Amino acid sequence: MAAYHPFLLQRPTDFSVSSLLTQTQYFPSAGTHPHYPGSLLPKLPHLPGHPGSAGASYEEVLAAQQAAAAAAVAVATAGGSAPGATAPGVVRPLRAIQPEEDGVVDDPKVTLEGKDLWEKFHKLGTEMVITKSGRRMFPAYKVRVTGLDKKSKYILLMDIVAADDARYKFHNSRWMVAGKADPEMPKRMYIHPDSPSTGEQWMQKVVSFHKLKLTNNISDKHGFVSTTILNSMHKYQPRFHLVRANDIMKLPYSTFRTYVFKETEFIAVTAYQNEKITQLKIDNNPFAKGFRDTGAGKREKKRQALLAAQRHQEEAQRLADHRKHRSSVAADSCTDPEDERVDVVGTTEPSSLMHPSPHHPHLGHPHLGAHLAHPHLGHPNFPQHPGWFTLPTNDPSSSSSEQESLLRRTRCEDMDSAEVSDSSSESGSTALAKPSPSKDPLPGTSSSDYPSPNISVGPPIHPSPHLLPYLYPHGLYPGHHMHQLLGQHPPPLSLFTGAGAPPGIHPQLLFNAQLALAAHHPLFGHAYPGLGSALSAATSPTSGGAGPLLSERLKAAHRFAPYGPATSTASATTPSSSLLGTSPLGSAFETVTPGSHHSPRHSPQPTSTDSSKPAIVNPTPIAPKVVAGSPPSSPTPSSAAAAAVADAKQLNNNSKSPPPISSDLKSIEKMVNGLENKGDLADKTEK
Amino acid sequence: MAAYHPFLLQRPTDFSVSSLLTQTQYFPSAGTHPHYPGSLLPKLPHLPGHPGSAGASYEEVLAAQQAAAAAAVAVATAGGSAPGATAPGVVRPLRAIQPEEDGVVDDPKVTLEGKDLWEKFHKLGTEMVITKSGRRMFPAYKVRVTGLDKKSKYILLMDIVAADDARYKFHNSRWMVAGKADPEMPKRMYIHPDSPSTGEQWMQKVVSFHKLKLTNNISDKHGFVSTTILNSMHKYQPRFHLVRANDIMKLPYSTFRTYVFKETEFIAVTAYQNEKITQLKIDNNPFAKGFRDTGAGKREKKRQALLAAQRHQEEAQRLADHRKHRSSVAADSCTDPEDERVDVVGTTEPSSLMHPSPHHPHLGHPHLGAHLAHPHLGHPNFPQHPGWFTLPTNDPSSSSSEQESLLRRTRCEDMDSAEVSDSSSESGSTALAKPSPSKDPLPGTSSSDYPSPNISVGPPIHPSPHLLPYLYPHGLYPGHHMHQLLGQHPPPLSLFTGAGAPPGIHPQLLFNAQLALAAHHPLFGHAYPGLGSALSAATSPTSGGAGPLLSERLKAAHRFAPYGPATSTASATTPSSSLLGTSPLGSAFETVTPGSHHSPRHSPQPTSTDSSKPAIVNPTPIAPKVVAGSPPSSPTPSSAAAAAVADAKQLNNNSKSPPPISSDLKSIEKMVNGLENKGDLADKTEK
DNA sequence: GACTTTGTCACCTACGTGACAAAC
DNA sequence: TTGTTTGTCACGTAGGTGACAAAG
Repeated sequence: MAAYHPFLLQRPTDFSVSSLLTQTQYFPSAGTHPHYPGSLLPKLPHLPGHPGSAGASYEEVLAAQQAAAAAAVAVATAGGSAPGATAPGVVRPLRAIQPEEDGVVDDPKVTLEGKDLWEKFHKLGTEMVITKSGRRMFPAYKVRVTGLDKKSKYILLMDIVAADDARYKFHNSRWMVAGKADPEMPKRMYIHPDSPSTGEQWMQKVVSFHKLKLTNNISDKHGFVSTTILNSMHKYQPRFHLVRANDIMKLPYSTFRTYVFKETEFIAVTAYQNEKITQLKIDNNPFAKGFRDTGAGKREKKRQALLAAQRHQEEAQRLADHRKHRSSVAADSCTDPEDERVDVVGTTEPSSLMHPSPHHPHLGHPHLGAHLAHPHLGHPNFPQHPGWFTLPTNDPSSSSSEQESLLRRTRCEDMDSAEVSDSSSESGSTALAKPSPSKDPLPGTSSSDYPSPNISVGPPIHPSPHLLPYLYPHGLYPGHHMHQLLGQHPPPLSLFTGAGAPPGIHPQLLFNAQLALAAHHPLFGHAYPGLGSALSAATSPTSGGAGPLLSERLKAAHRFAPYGPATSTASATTPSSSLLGTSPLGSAFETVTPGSHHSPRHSPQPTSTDSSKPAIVNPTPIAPKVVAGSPPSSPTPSSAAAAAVADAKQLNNNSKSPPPISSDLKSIEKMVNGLENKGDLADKTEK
Repeated sequence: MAAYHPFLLQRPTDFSVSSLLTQTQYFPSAGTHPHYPGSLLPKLPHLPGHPGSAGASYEEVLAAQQAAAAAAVAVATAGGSAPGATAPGVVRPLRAIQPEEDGVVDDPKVTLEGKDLWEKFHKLGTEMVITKSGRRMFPAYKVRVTGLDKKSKYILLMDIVAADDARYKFHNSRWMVAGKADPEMPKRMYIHPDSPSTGEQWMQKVVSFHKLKLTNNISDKHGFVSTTILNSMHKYQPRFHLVRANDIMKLPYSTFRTYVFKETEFIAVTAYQNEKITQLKIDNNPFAKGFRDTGAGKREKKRQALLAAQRHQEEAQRLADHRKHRSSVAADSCTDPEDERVDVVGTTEPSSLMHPSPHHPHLGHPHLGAHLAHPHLGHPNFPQHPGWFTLPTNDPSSSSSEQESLLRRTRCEDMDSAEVSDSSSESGSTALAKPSPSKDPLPGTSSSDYPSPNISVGPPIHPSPHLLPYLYPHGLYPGHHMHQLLGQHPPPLSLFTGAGAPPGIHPQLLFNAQLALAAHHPLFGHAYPGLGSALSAATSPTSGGAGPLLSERLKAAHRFAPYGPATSTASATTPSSSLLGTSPLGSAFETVTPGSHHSPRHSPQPTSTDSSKPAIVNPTPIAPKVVAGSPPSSPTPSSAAAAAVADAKQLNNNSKSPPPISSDLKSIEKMVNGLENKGDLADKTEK
């Protein structure tokens, strides 16, 4: 019987990690019984169905993005029951279109939900608490997707990779680099539990990854539950991946579109360092309502009372206090209603949370975002924002001892600074349509004012090449050259991200190996030493770039934990090598350290509203199902679309090559999570 | 854009039904946003994975079933982290083996988890509260499955069908028939959210259907959330279905194995009638702890206090009481620990709950069950237990006005009366492995002492023919004859159960029609008038039996809500028509009415411990992928297995015939739920 | 009028959160 | 030490339960 595998990353469940260690009697989670950690049964609970309805149509979303009063519309789209859902006749975006194996074309647009809130946090230097049992991210990572093919199936994923190779410390009210990063644990892709779903379904609502938990628990006894292991005091960058595939089994052979929202960058901590962050969390997170300083310093009183009680540890006294508190709470409840609507960020002076910075004059201007966005695209190596805005999407902190001399680029694109009034939008829940009258922050209302859909990096057909680079650091991207020649798709992302694996591994290798190894393939999500490195090497024809240099590491324990390389793939430069390896890692972060008082904090990150549609990355599948006819020309809507269509015709064989494996999410998930690894593979994770 | 479809039955979500109507800010459910009711995105949250481990191996389960000290073992298997999980080398059961399209053979065994608790309830006449917003079943419906092919994918489902066509009333402390049943709403299959999963995964843990909710809300505004509509004061029978299929899309063409546990029968109520049931629920359901009469009549005091407070409706007074209660509660908490371990049923004298009955002398004897089981099998028409033990699995109460003269059989097999001491076993949760020290009833400990695995009806290759009959009422089972001739598989169950549809419809027809109608097929789960009845008729070559007689009903609104017939299929008699239509409905229930004081209450239901492995039903798929070589001979383990294998070789084309539809759960689920029905289909549900 | 259904309430379970003090 | 990590606690949210009274 195999031992637990600490690195398992599963889809979210209703269980708290802690519950997995105890026998809970009733109502576990979605009818699944977590007794056996090895179980990776995917849950497929239904969502409220709106039969025949197109839900939030593309037009709606688009309108929301473009309209000045977008807020209201967006809300309706995201949270309402699609009042005026304009059925099927969805207008397909005209920009770049991404052909797939099946000849279907789409032009995905991804925006970050709750961008405003994210930005507020980012300005202060977002901190995310990681705990032993796993902690959710507070601004939940949510995206709004449009431009998908309604009928095609998509798999949505996210992962969190090291943002740099530095270790930080909060000193003098600011975050500062404090040395080299510790070795990263292998990261895994977190597959959205709704995957796969049709484009129509994904577009109907905001896609939330709130179930993902962050932990620092290496010997991750609970790791099998949608948790990802991070290093405390390190900076991380969440990423979103969009894959058109109707089966998770096909993930390895599918094209990944990766989107990076710089404003979601954060530093993992075990305890908050910046009290401004703490306050911002308290003010915005409903679950922290108990800590809100509502009105006249009630919290202070409580806090003190608690202090007294806790210090003496007298049961009797504590009980007394408890009663006291309850009474006071009851009294407060009368005024609570108001509270609930006022609190959040709205209550908190944005200015008080931010520190004015000469670098970001446009911060808070909703409309500027769009304007700024384009300029950025044209200037990938935007020098102004080295710190928070440097985004070496790849995992520089790869394997423990070795600090690769990986090429990195300074990220130029950022989020727009649109400072929306309604901060309650990113309340945390996925905007449930629930009748509870007391509160409903109208998620996405004002916070996510999606400017113009054209701004950000367009995924498919060579949207401005500048954009792609920041996702694909040159040196780390295997097969890069080939794709460059083809002028279209970069290789697919590995399902594994992180530094646990040698950076030299090629995503393609990984995929190929996966193909060969079938179900119990270690490549998916884990670094399993001793697994056919030879095989992977042999099967990767397109492997190129920095890959070969690092191949040796395959012999190490991390061998099959392609995290490093995989991540690299994501951050590899675009086909147009114009931007390759321009900014070295070190420099990028020197200036960064975003303490709460640090100047770059305000980080007006010129990125227009389009931080919502940031990175794009359109990695090509392993096999060059690439497109001959689509030149990296200007992303003219019509032309791009045409090219995409042309490309589509030339595909249809690559992605379909994989053997007719079972179309089951779980099998693939096993792979992704590295389950069923025979051998000592699991041991590594215990390190 | 289609309107809501009230009958939609979705997979469970974390949301309460009510939450679907309101915008909730944070942490909705598994990252899905229920804003758009039309969304049927399946959730695939991970379960705790136990990589490479076989989890609860078959041996373990078997051992648990056979060992006298099974309790402890069962617990470990169900709730623990599989301490001594004896990996892969699972011993395959030797009895009947069920060949599938892929030639894989298996011999599923299903036992009811928490059988003891169920039996306690059953003896009193189980009542389940149904509410507008949907109420979960208290003893959660959970099963333990073994004997599956580890690598094959299975889909597990359950449904709840009318147990008879009577309406009940609780009079003089007992349930009595009070007229003819009201028309049943169409029922839908509840697909376990983990579906599809491998046999290995299913066997790793107890499969719980606790997310299913019962409602009486016809205009089911919330119906899209795993709720099923029942009639108050009517008797229902939950059923479990096991299908080997790697894709929900293939469900219609797959063989259903149906298991019925008589002890899960219940009467739907809007308010509890039998206070003994109330007390039993309170004593066993953790969520009702607040009502427990812990110690010295504290509850009475509270109740009275509440009464006073509520009657006067004085806010001040209520608050005062509130504080008072809290204090008392706090005081109790000191003694709670003990409480938690003692309460449940243990605290309640079993004898006090039961009423001695001359008919059931063996009740409470753990070992007798096994002995009694076989005798029963040989005597399908066991006359002694007409009431609670009558199990016309089909839905007699089919369409409204007509009370079919459907043939029904009195169910003979029952559960063993093993009266286990530990009542806390069926605590409700799926036995989560959680570190909470205070309580963990050790689900399955003593309550589910699985006697001998051979007793109950064996699913595959003609296990004692007597068993099958009670699942497949003769007259209602289309294609029955053909299968009889083939001597193997009865037709598949319809995905729809219930009386909304005309009983004459053949499951096969349904499936065929589904095939033709593709995705937006009304057949799945709804009664859609106006949909190709002709088609269904034309495509059902094997249609036989009572079907033709009822064909007229197809013209009615219920036409395509095959519920009636489908259900019939489940309860159709076995190929050996020896038992067909023996006991008319009426008689069966006359004696039944199991009031708390009714004699049959004790219902020693001779069924040995195998109520856990009760019904079996091994319906064949639409196409006669039947087996030529497997004669309905005695269920000799080896011979049966051999036959099964032989059969397997002859298959491989029937089930595989369906077009390569997307392997997505959602699509199929849409079908199952009747989504995407163009036309006035949805209106019916609003009735 | 008898019975059933519904809405509200108190009381729980479950768990998300940050504060804190103790532990490391 | 010093800085970080952990465990516990109070206080929220979310929702499951039966009791009850009021409404059908």
